[in-house]
Parts: sequence; structure tokens; C-alpha cells
Amino acid sequence: MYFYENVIVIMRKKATITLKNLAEDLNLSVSTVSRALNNHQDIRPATKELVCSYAKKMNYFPNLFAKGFRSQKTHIIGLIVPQISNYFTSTVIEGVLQEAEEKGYRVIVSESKNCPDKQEELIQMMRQFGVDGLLLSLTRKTKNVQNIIAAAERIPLVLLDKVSNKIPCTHIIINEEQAAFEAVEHLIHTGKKNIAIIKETEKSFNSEMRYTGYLKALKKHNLPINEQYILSTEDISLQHGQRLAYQLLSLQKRPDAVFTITDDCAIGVIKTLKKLQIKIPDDIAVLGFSNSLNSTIISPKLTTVDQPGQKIGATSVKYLIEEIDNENQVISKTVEIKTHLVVRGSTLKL
Amino acid sequence: MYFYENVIVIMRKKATITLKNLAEDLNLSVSTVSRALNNHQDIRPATKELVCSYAKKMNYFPNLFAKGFRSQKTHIIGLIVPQISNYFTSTVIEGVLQEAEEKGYRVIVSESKNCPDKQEELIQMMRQFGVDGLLLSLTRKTKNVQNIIAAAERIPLVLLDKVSNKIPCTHIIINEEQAAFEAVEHLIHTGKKNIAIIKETEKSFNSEMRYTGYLKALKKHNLPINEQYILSTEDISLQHGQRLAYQLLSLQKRPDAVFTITDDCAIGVIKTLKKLQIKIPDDIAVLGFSNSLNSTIISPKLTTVDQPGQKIGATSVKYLIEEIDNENQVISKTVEIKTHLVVRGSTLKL
DNA sequence: ATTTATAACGAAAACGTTACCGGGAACGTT
DNA sequence: AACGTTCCCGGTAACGTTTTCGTTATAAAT
Repeated sequence: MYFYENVIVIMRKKATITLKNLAEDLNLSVSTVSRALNNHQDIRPATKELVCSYAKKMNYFPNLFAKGFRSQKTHIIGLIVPQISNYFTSTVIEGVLQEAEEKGYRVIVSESKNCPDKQEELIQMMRQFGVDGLLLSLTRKTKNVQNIIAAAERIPLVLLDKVSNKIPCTHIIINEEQAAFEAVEHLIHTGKKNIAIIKETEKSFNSEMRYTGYLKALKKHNLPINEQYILSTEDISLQHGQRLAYQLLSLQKRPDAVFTITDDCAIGVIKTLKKLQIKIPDDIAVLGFSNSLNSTIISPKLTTVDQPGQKIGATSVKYLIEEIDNENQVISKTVEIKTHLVVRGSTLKL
Repeated sequence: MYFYENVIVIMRKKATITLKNLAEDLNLSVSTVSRALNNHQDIRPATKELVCSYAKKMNYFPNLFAKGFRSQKTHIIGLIVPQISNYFTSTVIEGVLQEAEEKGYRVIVSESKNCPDKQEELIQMMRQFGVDGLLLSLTRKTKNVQNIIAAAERIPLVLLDKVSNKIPCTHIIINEEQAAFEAVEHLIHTGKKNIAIIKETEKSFNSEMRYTGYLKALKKHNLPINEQYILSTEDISLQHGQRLAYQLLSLQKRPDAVFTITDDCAIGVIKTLKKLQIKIPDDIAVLGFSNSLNSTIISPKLTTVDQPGQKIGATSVKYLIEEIDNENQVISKTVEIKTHLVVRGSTLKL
């Protein structure tokens, strides 16, 4: 890290124009100027025109802090996610920003780094800052939800994607169970009968729902549930996918398909299978979840469940603003966003 | 999208506690309470203790809007990037958030979607909102920098990653030229002599710098510069990488290495080469730039330049806050963050 | 001519916080 | 005893905006 140019220092221009300035210049009162700019009916059109054009000419910007200070509304919403540098999460953020901006809200983003303590700290910070509402995607290991419930009683709160039944507020999620069910059913339709699953050790909402969908699909088609095919790992990553693939292959009776609850893990499985020259999907099919960018990079391309991140983000904002407008009412409902299965080479020979 | 639970509505508790409340309860003046909480020297320890503990008990939060309103400091910095759902960008954001938080600042993030008009709009919005400073990563097609320069004269501004020489302010960038130079030199060291490059049609700062590094490396090693090996594309994506690879292969004299200025594009090239069963790196080596997540998914793994996004983000915040503290001084210097080459299978047989 | 209604604007308070100014009490110094 | 100093604390103003209330002038109605 080094500098390669001389440092130049200039004085910054400083001039914030206030209503008072405008009022003095125009020989009007502050109130009149304020009302003219806000298109109040008490002001005659000619005056409005005069004030507005002069304000524009002077490059006047209302001090939003004073505005928010008076109205007790900041027009800021807080967003806390476990990790930003995750493709799905980043699309959620995009959706949030887009929708918020359209509605005239600004967004303060923060990441909890999957640490519950940090998450609590951030919630405090957001509240202290005076956000009008809070969007929260929980860390995996969130256990003590008392403080979050307490927060929800004071400030509009919407949980998204990573949620918890224990917190009474609006939840925006994908149809996890149904999505997993359909995905596993797709495997069954291709003739697979011994389907393994790799899920999380921690009983996170998402993991459990997908697991339930998996079980339901097997049950519906009268397939036996083999405990040996049900694997769990703490960190559902590529590396552990590679590792667990070996474990599955070491069984006397190998599975003919593997459903992992994340794409990364599925890609790990594929890597191991390819290394051992096992045919995909003929010998073993692989199914992921998320439709991450990586899923089309690997070969064969990964069959996976597409989660519309932008829509989740946008929908969350919609419901949050609804609560903000609805003053002191805590609304508690669950909204499911539909996903769809993207069938690719890892489960179906084209 | 549907609801699957009954809607529950509860009344939200509402009670904002102010300094006045505390003062009345404790039989103190508002000023004393304020100073006690701010650890002012004029207040005797016993009083401080009393006030602080009572404030905690009452769950008092200072209204930061009133605070910022008075001090004319928001302790918010604005961040505008072209696109959030881009791995490198998201790591930059992480760095920004981390550093900002440590320094007691909050961050409002926005994306310009690579649209200059939207970018201008966002700058206005941020200024209007009263951010203390602005971090900006330019859109590729930024042409009219007048308004940005005007903004820089009024508010602390730091450009990062995607910058422009025309804007006099602090720039935080990676050593683009040097990085490209070293990367291409690495190709030369492995024995390659006919090295193609795929860059952007738009003369963006990054693209041009990397191109310059490429040219310098060839020159230093007395390799001829073949116009046919210098390709450009508007959208430097995987798809165009695939397309341009065909173009390179159709030449009478094929190149023996391809340097693309993004990983995505490089992966496109690899895909085409693999499809045509051209040996990588023996027949043609491939070199990317960014060290994106995909670069280890593809096989062979991609040799690429690692850009420390977090460090770029954190450094930008550091310099921005320096400017904010330094009141009305526009500082103009360029800081380069060092990258390093990650050598993998696409250029070197292990 | 007097009252009433309405249109257009001004004055002032309020939001919660901090900074500045000032003042009383206690203590030490001459 | 008179004075200066220090320690703690209170009162008040101010930040920029919106809003409530009041005021004036004009027009309309009686």
C-alpha cells in the first residue's frame, strides 16, 4: 500500500442553505416558505412558484435530520443479514434497496457475521439510531430470542429468509418444505430410489423445513427411510460436501442420488464424484438448493432450487412499510415466496 | 406467494424516554443529565453513577436524530457501488461496514446499477440526506463528472476501485497496472509467447490500466504485439468469453495464452476450450482477474489476481473519516492496495 | 355600513439534544 | 475577613423544520 501522487489540499466550500435564508432573501416568513415548498393549500400559486424556483436556483436541500427530528420519522430502515458476501443474500439486499428507494426510504445495512451477540448489538444500534423499522435475517445459532421479541414490541420488525417461529412478527420466507419436496420428487421421477440428504447439524429453520420436505417426498412414494443416508454437518460447505461424499460412497449400499441443502455442498459432492469417476447423474444424481452462480460453472451443471432473492427483499420491505404506516400495531403473518426447480445436468441427462 | 397463518395483530408498546423524563424523575436539570451521560468533567462521580444507572434501568436511548441535528453531524457515510451482487463488491462492502462500525459510523448502501443518471440521483439523495461523507465506486460509463466534482467540493468524497483521474479527491485503488504486468509476466515465465487479451470496449480506468500492464510485460520481454490478439467486448461476461474464445481459435496462428480482465470472462474461455478439447494450460493457458469464488469451481482452477476487497473497503473508510474530521479540506491523493497473483491449474501444470 | 367568510401569510412553539454562560457553595489563600 | 478558585449544577439558547394558532386584508353577504 503506497501513495503515488503528491497530496493536494483544497478548502471545501461550505454553505448550507436553510429555510431562513430563503425567507430573508424573499422577504417572506419561514413558515410561508416551508408551506410553499410542501405545496400547502394556504399559499397562493404565484408565491409557490416564486419560492420553488428560487429554492432551486439556490440549490436548497431540506435538512432531513431536522425533518426527521420533528416528525419522529427517520425514513430509514435497518437491514441485518448474516453475511453480505453471499450471492443469495446480495440479491436479497438488491431487492430491499430497490423497493425501499421507490417508497422513499433509505437502508442501513449491517452484517451479523452469524454471531448472535453481534446480532443483538446491531439491533440495539439500529434502534438507538432511530430506524423506522427493522429487517432481520437471523444467524443460524440464534437461541435467545427474548431480546428480539422485546425489540419487536417496540419497533416494526420483519424477519426474512432465516426466521424463527418463536418470534411473533411478520415472516417472509420461501416455501422451503414444498420446494424440497418437489425437488426430491423430481429425483424419484427420474427413477432414483436411494436418496441421501446432507443437512445442517444445527436445527435451523431452513434446514429443518427442507428435511421435512425430503421425508414427505419419500413417504409419498413409499420409499424406505435409511438412517445411513441422512447426514448432517455443522458447516454446510464445499469442503464438507467433499468429505461427506466419501462417507456415502463407503456404504455397502451406495445411494443413487444426493440432495444437499446448499449448492456449495452439492458442488463439493460433485467434485468428489468426478474425482472418483462416478457417473453423474447415471450412477449418482446430485441436487442442490439456491441456484447460486457456481451452479452453472461446475460440470455437469447443478440441478437446484431457484430462490428469488430480489423478490424476498422487495416483499419484506413492502410489509415492513405497511407496519410502519400502521403505527402501533404488531402484525404477525407469514408470507411464502414461491421457488422453482431448475433442472440441469446433475440430475437429468439431456 | 401466499399466507399460511392467521394474521395476528397486537398493539405496539410506545414509550420514548427523553432526557427530560430522566431529569424530572431524578430532580435534576436536563443539562446535568446530559452531561452525566456524556461523562463530562463538570459532574461529580456520584451524580454520574446515579444518572447512568437510572438511564439504563429506564432503557433510555438518546435520540440520535436530535443529536445529529444539533451537531450537524450524522455519523452516516454513504456508499454507492455499481452492483452489490458481485462477489468482489460485496467483500468491499464488508470491509466498509466493519471499519465504519469500529469508528462509530453507520453506512447507507446504494447501487447505481451501472447507470450514470441513477448514480447522480443517488449522490444527490445522499447529500440531501446529510451524510457526513461519501464513498463512490463509479459506473463504467461515467462521462460527465462535473456534478461529481461539484459534490466533492461540498462534501468529503473518496473514490474506490472504479475511479476517474478527472475527479480531484482521494482515490483508493488496487495496483491494476502492476498486477496485470506481473500476471502476464507469469505467463511469459511459463514459456508462453503469443498472449491474447480480452478487455472492455469502454475505456474504463480498470480496463485501461490492466491493458497497459499487459503491454508493458510484452514489451519488457521483447514479445511482438499482435493486434489480432487484442480483443474488446462491451459486456465482459462469461458468455462473451465463450464467444471470443471461438474468435481466437479461428485465427491462423492461435495464441498460446489468454489474459482476460475478469474471472467470469476467463471461465467462459475455459468452457469453450474444454468443449473443443484443447489442453489447458499446455495448448492454451488462461488467466483471470479478481479471484472470484467461481475461480476454484471451474476445472482446471483458474489462475487469477486476488483483490483484497475488504482491505479496499476498510482503507476507503479510513481516509474518508480522516477527511471528515479534517473539516473543510479537500484532500487529493491516491492510495494503491497491493494484490497478489494466485497461481492455479489454468496456467501451471502441478 | 356592518358583519361574516375566506384567502394568504406571520409569529411562535415544539421536537431532544448540547453548548455556553452564569451562579451558588465550599474551600483555601492572603 | 475579604478574596480567588474550584466544583457542580441550572437556565437558556440554538440547530431547521413543521404546525398550530392568530392576524390581516379582501371579498361577499346582510
